[in-house]
Amino acid sequence: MSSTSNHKHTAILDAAYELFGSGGFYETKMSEIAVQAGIAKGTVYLYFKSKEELFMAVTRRDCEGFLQQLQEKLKASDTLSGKLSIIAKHHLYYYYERKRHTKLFFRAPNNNPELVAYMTLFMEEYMQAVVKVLLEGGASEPELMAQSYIGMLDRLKMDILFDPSFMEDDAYKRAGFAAGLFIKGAMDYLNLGQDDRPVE
Amino acid sequence: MSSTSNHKHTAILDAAYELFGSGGFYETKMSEIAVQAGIAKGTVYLYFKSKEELFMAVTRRDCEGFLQQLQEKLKASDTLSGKLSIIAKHHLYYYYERKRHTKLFFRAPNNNPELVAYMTLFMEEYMQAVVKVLLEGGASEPELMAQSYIGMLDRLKMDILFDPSFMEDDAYKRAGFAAGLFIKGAMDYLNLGQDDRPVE
Amino acid sequence: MSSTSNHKHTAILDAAYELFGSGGFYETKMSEIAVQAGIAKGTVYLYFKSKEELFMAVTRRDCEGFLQQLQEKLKASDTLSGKLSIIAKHHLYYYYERKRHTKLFFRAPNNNPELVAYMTLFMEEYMQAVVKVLLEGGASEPELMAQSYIGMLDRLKMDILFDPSFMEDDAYKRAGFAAGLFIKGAMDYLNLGQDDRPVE
Amino acid sequence: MSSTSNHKHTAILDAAYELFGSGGFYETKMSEIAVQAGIAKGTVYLYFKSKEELFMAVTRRDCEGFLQQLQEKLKASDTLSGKLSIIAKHHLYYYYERKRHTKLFFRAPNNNPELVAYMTLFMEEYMQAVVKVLLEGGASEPELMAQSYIGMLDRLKMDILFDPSFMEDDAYKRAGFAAGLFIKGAMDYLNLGQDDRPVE
DNA sequence: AATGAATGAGTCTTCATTCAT
DNA sequence: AATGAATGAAGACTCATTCAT
Repeated sequence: MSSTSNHKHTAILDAAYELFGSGGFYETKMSEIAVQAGIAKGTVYLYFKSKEELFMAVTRRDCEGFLQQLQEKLKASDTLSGKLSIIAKHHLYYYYERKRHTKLFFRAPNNNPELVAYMTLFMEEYMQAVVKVLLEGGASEPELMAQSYIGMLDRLKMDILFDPSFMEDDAYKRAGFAAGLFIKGAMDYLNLGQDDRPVE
Repeated sequence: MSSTSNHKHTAILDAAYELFGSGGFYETKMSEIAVQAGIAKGTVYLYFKSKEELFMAVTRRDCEGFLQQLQEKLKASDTLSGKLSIIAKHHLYYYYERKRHTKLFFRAPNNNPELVAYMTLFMEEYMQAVVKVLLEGGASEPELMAQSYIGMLDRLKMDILFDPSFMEDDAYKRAGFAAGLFIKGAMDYLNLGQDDRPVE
Repeated sequence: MSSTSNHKHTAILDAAYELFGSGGFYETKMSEIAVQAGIAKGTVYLYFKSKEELFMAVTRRDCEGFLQQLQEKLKASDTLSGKLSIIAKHHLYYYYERKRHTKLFFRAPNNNPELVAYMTLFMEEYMQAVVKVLLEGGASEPELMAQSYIGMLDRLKMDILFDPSFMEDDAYKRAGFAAGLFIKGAMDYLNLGQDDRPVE
Repeated sequence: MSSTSNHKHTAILDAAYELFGSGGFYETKMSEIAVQAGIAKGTVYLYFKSKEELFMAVTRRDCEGFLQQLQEKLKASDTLSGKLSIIAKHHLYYYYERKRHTKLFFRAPNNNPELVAYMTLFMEEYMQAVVKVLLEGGASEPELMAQSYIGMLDRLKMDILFDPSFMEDDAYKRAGFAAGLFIKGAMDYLNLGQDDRPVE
């Protein structure tokens, strides 16, 4: 019974993940989620009180999985650059894995303070995980740096999502590039004169 | 007549920009836009065929303004680092100015291929503008670098949007930080041993 | 325009009166009311915010009409018994007139405090109208007497509603009977011994 | 088994009486009745074919109890006025006891002909019980008189239902008043001149 | 060109009822 | 007999769009 219950619960979350992810919140009908999950419309409401609550649950599961896996993977390295590399690989591979399920990352209902609060929390936690790594390297401005790194990765993932020919290996190459660029800076990729320095 | 027509056209775009931007596509009603524009509901349809088309027009006007202003500003510097700094300042200041219109960029209708195509085009153009700057510096992998830089900036803008206490000056400081980090890399902010280098 | 507007407003109230009255609140669909009023479903919501509000409006209109007409008619007599007779005739004739429209008098949504409050107010006003008449006759216990009279009339109306063969004249005869019974008591209709008196 | 069966049957009726009575037919969910009865939802359907049938059964049990108790109590008096007094006391006390179940009698499903038929039958039986008493007193128009008396009582019960401060004694006082008014008429409570008589 | 009253397709959600266990 | 998970029909309400004026 518990396993049946869990099974349907999971099936609904999976269906909702797929449909919300590729279609967005408003474009996805509860009836479609039910069909996708292979159950009746009313059954969805036995497991989730409303469409918004279901969306929250999907988001939460995804974000938590992302953070948990990251923490796990970070244990594999002791160096700063190793850890930054792991973060990059994780970020890009995570979306690579989900490219078929989630083309457009979530278009959420606005005006839902609970969801906004959760997303803020998630970003904060993700950022703190990166901050922690950076602090071990003795970084000043670790929060700005963490934001920057995450931003880089988040943009670099886009092609992965939209380009069907993107392969796993390409994802890892991008990760390497991102880590390298972040640490060594653009100068290594450029021909800059000694004094060509950014001015504030 | 033409000026009257233009006037209403602009009033609708302004109203839609304000409301779509702060409320999102689905949350904004055509009737609200009409009220905000000071005209009747039916009149909106004399200027824009549908809600989606109006959203497209709003997006287009905004993105074009973004790119045009960027091109204009880039003329002010001849050095790579100067131009990168301009890009950063532009990106962050642009959002700073538009704090209240946050949501326009995330909360679009999804299943509209035309909009997706346009956003892709915009991103491509923005990226090419950055690529051009980087190529002048002799960059290898200019597209990846451009994406990374834009990603950094896009993430660093977030606090600007959500933190009401963020001031213009803070935006410029962030821009300086971003340009510096991008060019010189994280090492300048860290205490790394000689051999602590990222592994691909 | 105003007359058009009023026309639809009235048409909806009429339709709702008919359908709520004969079918009850829950049994009546908003779509049916729209069809009966000869308009589209959505139009009902231009005039009434919700089904409950429409029900309230129907109830209010009916009750107010009932009380206004009563006040008007009461002016026609100066004696107590004349006024009681008018009350009886009004009560019974009112339902006689509406028998085709309103077989089952309103089955209201429960748990609607606003409606309960209004119905209480209506009953209070109706009762006070009767109380006033009784006080002019120097009655002691006028409220209990008013309640009793109204109760009598309300029960005597039932056959009028359900018996299709009931005619206008029958309604007036009943009214006369009710007034007589109320004033002179049952004794006139009975063969009671001198000492057969109710014991408290 | 039969006793178990009977036990559940009764438990469901009790639960339904409580909930239908205080909440109304539509507002009460079968699942709530099951919870209140301490059984599973599906079990209700082993004893009652449908929600409407259950409502019928509740109504029937209540009405039958009302009539049986009345018949029983009427044996206690041999005089007309004694019996009318008993009827009044019974009617008012019955509702006094059931204060919490107010709504059962007004909030029935409408379009159920079976229920309408039963309620008509009940009213007929109640009326005939009163008619029989009146006929023993030699009444003319006994049915109209019975209706009137019942109507009086039914209205006088209202305050009992809605006024929480109403006590058992108050109910009995009202009963005495009602019986007195019905028999002796309003004249005893008024200052009417000899010729102030109702005009038909 | 401008209006805004009218439309009706579209979707979430509820809950009586069923049936496999 | 008892359960309660699952069903799906049904209906209130919204809002983009139209069109008579």
